[in-house]
Amino acid sequence: MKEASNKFVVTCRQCSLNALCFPYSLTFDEMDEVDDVVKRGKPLQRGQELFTTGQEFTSLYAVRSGAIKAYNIDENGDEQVIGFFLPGEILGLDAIDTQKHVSSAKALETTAICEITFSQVQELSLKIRNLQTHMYRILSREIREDQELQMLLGKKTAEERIGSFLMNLSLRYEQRSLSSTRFRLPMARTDIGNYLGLAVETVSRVFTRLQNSKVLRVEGKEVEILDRNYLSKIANNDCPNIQSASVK
Amino acid sequence: MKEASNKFVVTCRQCSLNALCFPYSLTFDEMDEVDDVVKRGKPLQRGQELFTTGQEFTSLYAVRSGAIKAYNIDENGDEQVIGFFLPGEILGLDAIDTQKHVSSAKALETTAICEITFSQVQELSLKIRNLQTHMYRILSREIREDQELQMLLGKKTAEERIGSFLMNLSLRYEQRSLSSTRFRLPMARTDIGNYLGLAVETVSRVFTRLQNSKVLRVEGKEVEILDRNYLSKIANNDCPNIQSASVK
DNA sequence: TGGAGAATTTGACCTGGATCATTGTTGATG
DNA sequence: CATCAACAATGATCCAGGTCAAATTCTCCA
Repeated sequence: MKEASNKFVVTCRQCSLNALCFPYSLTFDEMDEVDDVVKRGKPLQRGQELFTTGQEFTSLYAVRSGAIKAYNIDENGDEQVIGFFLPGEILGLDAIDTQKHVSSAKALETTAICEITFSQVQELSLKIRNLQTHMYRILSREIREDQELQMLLGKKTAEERIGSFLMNLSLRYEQRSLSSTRFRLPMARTDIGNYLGLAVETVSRVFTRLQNSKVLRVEGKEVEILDRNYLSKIANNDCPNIQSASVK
Repeated sequence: MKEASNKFVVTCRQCSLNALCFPYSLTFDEMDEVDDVVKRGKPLQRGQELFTTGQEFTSLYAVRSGAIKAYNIDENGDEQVIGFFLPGEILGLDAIDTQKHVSSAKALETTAICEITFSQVQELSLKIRNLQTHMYRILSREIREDQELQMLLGKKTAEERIGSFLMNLSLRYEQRSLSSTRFRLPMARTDIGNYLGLAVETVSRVFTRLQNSKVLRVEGKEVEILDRNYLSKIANNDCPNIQSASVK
């Protein structure tokens, strides 16, 4: 059995996130093969960039702890937030086609990352059928989730957007065996607004409104969901079976 | 050399779209292997559905001719258009993860389709390295394009959305060796509005406005782009290098 | 521990695009 | 080729959420 060479380094096999991350549905032996090509650098500090637009694409990245914001800068210099990545989630998938990063990624807090060279993913996934299957699924899931966001941005009101956003985070924390009703938002209000296509002020106002109607308790970045039913109701104006599919 | 068994059936090798479609960057022999597992049914009539939400996922589909609209119905019964697919483009990618279709697809006009069972894609892509690479790229491109749409929906004004939409179609027609300045919109105004997060009326108004300012000539579904510069300018509030990457 | 700058909240006001209503157009079908 | 239903255009009105301004609260160093 493979051991970590350094007792502070966690192997894929030992990692609590392996069911969410690359090694999903691999055998222990296969997991060790993946493990061999995973690089674990020192953690990123808050605000530090993992990669930026235009940079050559070589690797995919998995978040081990912390949180990452993916974004784009348009030619007016405005930022557009594309997504947030939590532990076990994988970044860089949008660059496989162009071989250049088409977005930037920055740590929202101290964040540990696993890096895996894409050419090694390609090699391994020719050999390990389960890895290929899993890669297809990861990519497909990303597409599905992006489409859900499109529905949100195309149709929903400010309150529905915030509701969907919070429900989405809640479900993701739940998958990670964290509280689904009390958590800390790793991103600023500006980022939330930007991501959801709303002004910061609107985000603030919706938060206070939801707080007044006893749906939430908000204290800075700490959020407690008091009425998950209501939140789920305003969130689920999208296709219901998508929702149930993403609940484990 | 492989021949079509029926002279009316076009093999991948003969297909003018093969550079855009599954067989991209395959050798002729590899192309024939793909060809063997491609099913070519009879064309869909306008309005006919290729698959619907909830249906079991078995295959990916490539458009051979015509056009397909992908959409979702939310629980209020409202439609949300997710995308439009032109010849050479591939549908069904969003269902790989869940193994159920999470959207529906319907022909906007008489449309010929190639079907390829996903399990056969998986098998073949273990054997044919180029096919695996290409599948990763197709999936990645879809993610990138969805993210571009997110930027559009999150930030842009009505005019910018229509401009981006038309430029995007223009580039796609160009790739297919069709005119990039004169083409027929296969979809209704309602679909355009729905896709772009705008009311139909707004789509109409922007069309007439752009017509008055000599940027377009619109006649029903026929569009002529008169001032491609202007269109490209209002469209490109997104990251410029994405644009250049998608131009061949 | 203080204090500067950033982030957040709140209020007042305004506008782009939604909605509603009506009319004109088109194209499919008997 | 007349008819009807879906589609498209245009005008009038309205409002959700944007923008601007200002007050308040965090946060993180020195």
